[in-house]
Amino acid sequence: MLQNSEGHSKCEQCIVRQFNSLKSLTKNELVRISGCKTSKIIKKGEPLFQEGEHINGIFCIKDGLCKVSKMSDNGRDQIIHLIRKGDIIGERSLINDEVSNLKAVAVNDMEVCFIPKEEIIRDLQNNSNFSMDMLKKMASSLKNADNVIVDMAQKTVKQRLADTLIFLDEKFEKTEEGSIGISLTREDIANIIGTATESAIRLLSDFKKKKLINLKGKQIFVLNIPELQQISQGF
Amino acid sequence: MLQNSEGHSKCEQCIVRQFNSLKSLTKNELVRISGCKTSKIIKKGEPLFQEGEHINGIFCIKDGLCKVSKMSDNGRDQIIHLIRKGDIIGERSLINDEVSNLKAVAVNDMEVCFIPKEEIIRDLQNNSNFSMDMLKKMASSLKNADNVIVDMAQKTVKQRLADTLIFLDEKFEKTEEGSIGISLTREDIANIIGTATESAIRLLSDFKKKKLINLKGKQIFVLNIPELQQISQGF
DNA sequence: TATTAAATATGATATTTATCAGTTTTTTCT
DNA sequence: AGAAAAAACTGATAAATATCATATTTAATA
Repeated sequence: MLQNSEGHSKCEQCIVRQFNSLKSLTKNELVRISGCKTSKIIKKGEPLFQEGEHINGIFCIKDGLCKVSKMSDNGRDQIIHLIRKGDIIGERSLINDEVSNLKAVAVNDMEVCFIPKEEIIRDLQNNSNFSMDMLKKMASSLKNADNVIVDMAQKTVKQRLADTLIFLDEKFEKTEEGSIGISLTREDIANIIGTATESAIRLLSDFKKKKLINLKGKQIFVLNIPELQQISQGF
Repeated sequence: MLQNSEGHSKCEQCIVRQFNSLKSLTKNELVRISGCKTSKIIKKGEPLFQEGEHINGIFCIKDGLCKVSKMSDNGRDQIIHLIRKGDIIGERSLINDEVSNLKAVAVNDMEVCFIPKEEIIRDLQNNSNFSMDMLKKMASSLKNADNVIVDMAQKTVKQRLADTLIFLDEKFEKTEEGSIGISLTREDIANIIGTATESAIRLLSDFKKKKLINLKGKQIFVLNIPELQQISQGF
């Protein structure tokens, strides 16, 4: 192989772009961005960026998954987002010209493209389709954040675990065996729902006993979504 | 008095505009918007809009305060924002072209201006300063939402009450006597921190005993911010 | 102002969740 | 493969929080 086909692939031809705001860029803008982007491989467990870091651009996820978290005052990591192929991350710090308030760590091996800040800012200012698209994405994220806040504030840990299982089962392509397609530790799950690891483990066992899920090592099989939805709503 | 001076006042001269994204509009845009805006008085306790309602525009708060909340599955109202003079609300539903996911109720008598959707969309598309400003506002709201999620997920009710008292004391102009300048019921406070009303009342009494605050009827006097900050951080 | 309703307050108790301690299982690395 | 480390699990207990019941105070209003 004479060249790294990943590193030199073109944004104009990248299928991933269809899933995010970059789809609103013109051909010319894409060619320009393609010329200054860089590609990166992030190994499982490695950070894409850290809390407090100057990101200075956005990442477009070409492949893989990452967990985005924030450290709380009491020293526990709260996972706020799970990001996957097609998603963009870093646009907020870019727009506000601030260091990142979040940390992103690869859940499995990732391939990402990095686009420098200036290029994105330029297009946000000149291409109103692009900026409107970004606005829509943010408005939608804010709506979602409202829902998360309400759930965190009002639901029990059991309800939140049910929510999380439904969410993971829906959002991530399942494995061949039919289990949830994102391999998280029990600690990760606890850090998504905001509880102690032991509590998450106990409730998972509980759900297994009730045949709502099945557990085979790290694999989680969601068996009864309707019942999980009932639990989520407090029944 | 020959005309309602409130109803016919001009956006170009409105001081409130300085505090929000409308400051990025040009003179011409402001004159146009001024011509199609409408003014409204909302009495204490009345809704500005309801969950599920088509807002079809944005509200610019000229005076007064309102609480913005969302009903949770278990039937309790979670207050997500407190909005005051100079703030804008409704832009998210407008951008996403969706019904509101939130309810807004006046905490005291309010005076608001309503600007129809089409006018704002037009300016977002044509004035990149305006859209960048809106993007910045949303990016900042998202950052704030992250913090709220982490706090809700990880902090105890006591910590969240301390946070809320500090926040209310800082954000709202104090009364003449020096108490917190927004008059909320104990239930409202409970609905901000996400707990039962009784728990909020008990913790407030507790804080009073420890001389961190003083309570005189509905008035709350914050006495010891440093200690409240300690509590907020888990000490 | 008398009456009623709403808000605040407090006690008793049940439930939920965290913490600590320890065991077993799985994964990683040499 | 075998040792070491990490993750998963379980039990006992403490702490936090919700719920229910009821009393008291404050606000609303006829």
